[in-house]
This record gives sequence, structure tokens and C-alpha cells, in this order.
Amino acid sequence: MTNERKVRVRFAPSPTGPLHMGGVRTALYNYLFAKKHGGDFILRIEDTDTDRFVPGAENYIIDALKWCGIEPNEGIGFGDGPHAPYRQSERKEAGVYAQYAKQLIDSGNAYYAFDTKEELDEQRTKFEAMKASFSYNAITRQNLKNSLTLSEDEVKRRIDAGDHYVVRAKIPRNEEVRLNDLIRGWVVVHTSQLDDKVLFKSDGMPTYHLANIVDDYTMKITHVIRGEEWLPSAPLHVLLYRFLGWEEVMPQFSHLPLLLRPDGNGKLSKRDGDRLGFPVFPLSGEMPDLKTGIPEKFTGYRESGYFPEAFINMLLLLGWHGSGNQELYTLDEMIEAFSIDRVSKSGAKFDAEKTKWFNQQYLRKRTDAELAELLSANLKLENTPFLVEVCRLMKEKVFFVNEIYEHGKFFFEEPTVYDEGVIKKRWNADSKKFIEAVKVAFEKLDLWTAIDLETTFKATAEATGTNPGNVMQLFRVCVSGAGGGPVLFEMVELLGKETTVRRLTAALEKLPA
RNA sequence: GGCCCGUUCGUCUAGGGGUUAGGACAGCAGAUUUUCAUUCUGUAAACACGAGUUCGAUUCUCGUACGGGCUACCA
Repeated sequence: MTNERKVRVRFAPSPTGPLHMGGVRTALYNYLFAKKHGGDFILRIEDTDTDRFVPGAENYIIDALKWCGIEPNEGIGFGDGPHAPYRQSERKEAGVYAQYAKQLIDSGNAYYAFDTKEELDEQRTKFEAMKASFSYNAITRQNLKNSLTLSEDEVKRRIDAGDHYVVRAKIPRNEEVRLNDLIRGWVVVHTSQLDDKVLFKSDGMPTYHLANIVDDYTMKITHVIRGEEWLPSAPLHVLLYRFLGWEEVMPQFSHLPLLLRPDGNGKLSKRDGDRLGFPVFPLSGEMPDLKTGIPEKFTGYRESGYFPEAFINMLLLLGWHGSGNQELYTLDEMIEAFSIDRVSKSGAKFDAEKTKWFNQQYLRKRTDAELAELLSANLKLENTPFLVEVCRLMKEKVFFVNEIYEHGKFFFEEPTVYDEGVIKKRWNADSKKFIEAVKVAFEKLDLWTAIDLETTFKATAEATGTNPGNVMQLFRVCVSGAGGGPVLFEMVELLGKETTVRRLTAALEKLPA
């Protein structure tokens, strides 16, 4: 029985461009499913379309999975396993597919077709004129050039003469194909809705449909977890398993809902990221565009400052949810909690805001020292105890590691501009006098701790008859230039006496009375 | 157009024949930090519509609407 076999799943992307976050989610679900059931997760590269091959795409896929911590047990880039090669172009070279195409033809489930692209286009326009759409199927194939209509001799002659031909599946005329999708339940399609899909192209390459079935069979795949865009062709795949006599070991199908764009309609695409200002890809990079061949840059989550844990946690919850209210999962917790039947059926609109929130959650889990180390590596800053302290004060205020520096620049540089809104609202002869008084009081201070600073600050306020609430933010601006920031007196303590006094002097000089 | 899949707060979703329909993000309002970008509390916000089954339907069935996918010698 199939359920006694060791669970084996695969992620099988095509190297046609950078791996999109939806693809990463598919890989993640496959990975989680495999680990949950003590099975294997395989990476297979489906590069049967030589025209759409994009150099660098394969490495990108590998790097992206590594960054996410989604590591296959077998496959390209992760040490080949017992079923090598894992690249379909190489499997074709090894003759993996031809024998099965032959088997299908011999058993009467496939046939040679000699129609040229032009002839088929002609058919399409002809049908269109009659407000119908052309489909190469049980009806139309009787009037087209194939081994079903041509004589045996003619077929042989054409093949021997080197005529271009394809192999097409011979879809039965009047049957119901059913498949039990683990996410959607029974899906029933009538064969009259299917067409005689090309299994082998005239360039000698198998198409996705054949390669996919053959590889899943030979690689002993037990569960196919892939995007919803494959659901319409799943019945064809079921038929192929049957034709090949592999029904017993046919994998169980699960078709994942798509990732949708945050606004408007349609599935999430590269353009949406550019337009709406969030990454659609895990890693930044540059790759030639599929159509134009012109190199195009794209940004990734990694370079945008996201932790891989936050990225995959966000992806996990875009289409899957546990039975409780838990939202933050470690990888181990994901594996433990994951189950395919809790994947939702409907497409999920991507939410960039929530993604930021996830990153914030993971940032807060890091220690001050860890953050300092990341920050110093990212921005080539010297990792000092001072930097660790800055991280301690800033971590509650930011979403991204680099923001610790960006929003806390005043820890490292003298302010050059002062928050205009605050100055406009608070700066006047009285408040200026107060800042002067604070400066004098602070200069006299021996103990420079947050508590002493606060006490002194308040005492000064009282002495000058000032409401502390009215001048605190002003004081902050004088010291840092910014209207917001970490807890005020801890910030001043960290800045130190010399710096603080110097900055107060500078502010007093620069700001108009 | 045809076929397939789907539809719970703005978004991601929990739930499920009888519930005050729960959580999170984003809103909004208060508190607190005598400042603020943290935190806390509160609040508003949803079962697409119409039939049917039923004592009762958001939950089951059917239809409609809407959304999505597919409809290549692409995957």
C-alpha cells in the first residue's frame, strides 16, 4: 500500500528566473511535510524547456533554499542521492524518458503527430472564426496528421526522413477521471475536457507532463505538493499513471492555493513588488528577463533586512494555520504542527505590513550582543560595548537590524538638523533658558547615570518653574536632533557627559532665540 | 467563451447545525513612559446572495454573483 512507503516529496522548479516567494512557500510546505513524516525532501530541476533556460536561476534556487534553511536531502546543490541525476535535461540524456514514451505508444495510449506549428495555428484561427476554440483531442485528431490517421508506412517514412514530430497522449473519449486531492477532496474531470497534450517535443525533450510523471515514479515520490496552477492538468497526470501501469504507486496530490497580490486582482508577480515596494523574491540579484534577455535587477527579503525565520514564518501562515492561535513558530515547531489538511483552499493576499511585524518579533528575540554583531557586519561598524548598548536601547523601536543604526544615528554622529516640528512648538526664550540651566546642572554632575540625570533634570525644571513634560522632548531634540528615540535618560547616560554637554552647547548656539 | 478551484472582519485566518462567531496585522481611543517610535488596555470591524434540508443554518445541498487558475511542441 502507498501509505506504507517512506514519504518522499519533491520541489521541482524550472530555472526560468529567480525563485518567487510563492515557490519558496511550496518548497517550505514540501519540506515540512517530509520532516513531519520522517521522509525525504528532494530538489529536482525541471529544465526541459531549453528556450526558457535562464543562467543563474538554478544557483539562485539553491541559495534561496539554503538561506531559508529549507534543505533538501537529495538533489541539485545538496549532494545527489540514489536517483541522480536530478536535472531533467540530464535525465533525458540518460534516456530516462524515451522508453516510457515508447511504452505509451506501443500500448496505444500515445501517438506520433506530425502537424507543424503553422498548421495548428491555422486550425486555431479557423476555429476562432467559428467562435470555438481548437483542441487537439479525440475528435480533431481524426483529421490531423498523426500516426492514427496516416498509414504505418507513411509514419515510418516520415520518421526515417527526419520529419519533425511530437508524441501526444491519446486521451480516452468518454471517461471520468477522479483524483482525491488532500486539500480539496475529490476532483472529477471528464476526458472530453482534456486535450491530447504533447508528451515529447520535436526537439527530443519531454514536456513537463511526461517528465514529471516519470521522475516522480522513478524517484519514488509519494506526495505531490504543488501550486494550484497544476490542478487542471492533474487529471492528465492521473491518466498517465494509469497508462503506464503505475496506479498502485501514484503519489497523492495536494494543490496549494496561490499567493495573490495585495491590491486588486491576480496572482502575485514580480511587478507587484516593484510597484508596491516590497520584495517578491527571497534574495536580491540580477537575471536576464525571459522575453527580452535584458538583465533585470530585483530585490530580496534578505537584502531588505528580513531574518529568514521571519520570512518563512510569514510564508507558513499564508495558506496554512494551526488549530490554535499560535503565530510564531520555530522550524521545529512548524514541523511538529504542520499538516497538509490544514492548508486553506482559497488564495491568500500577501500583506507586507504583517511581514514586517514578523521580522520585528524575531528581532526582539535576539540578544543585544547578537544584534550588535549583525549590525557591525552589515554596516561595517566596529563591534564595541557601546554598540551593544545602542542595540539594547534601540531594539524595541525598530523592525530591522539596520534601523538600529539608521534611527539611532545620533548615537554615532553629532546632530546637524533638529526636528522642526518640536522646535517650532517648544523653542522660545523660556525653554532656551531652561536648556541652558540643564546644561549647567549636568556639567556639575559627578555621577552620570540615568537616575541622576532624571533627578537633576526635574530639579532644574522645578527651580526654573518649568513643566518637565513641556521640555523633555525639546531637550531630546537638542541632544539627538530627533523627536523620538529610546528612553531619554538612558540614552543620555549612554551618550556620556562630554558628548551631551557638547551637543547642548551646539544646540544653544545653532538654534535661534 | 469553455473547464476546474474557491468565497468568515480591510488583510491573514480559527470555528462549525443552536457560539457574545475567536486570534493576529493594520485602524481608532485611552493608559503609562511627565517627551517619543516601545508596552498595556479598550474599541470598531466578517460568515457574498438566493433557494432548499432542518425545530434551527454562517456551518449541509443546489443555484447565482464575484474572485482565482488553466485553456502552448511553458512549466
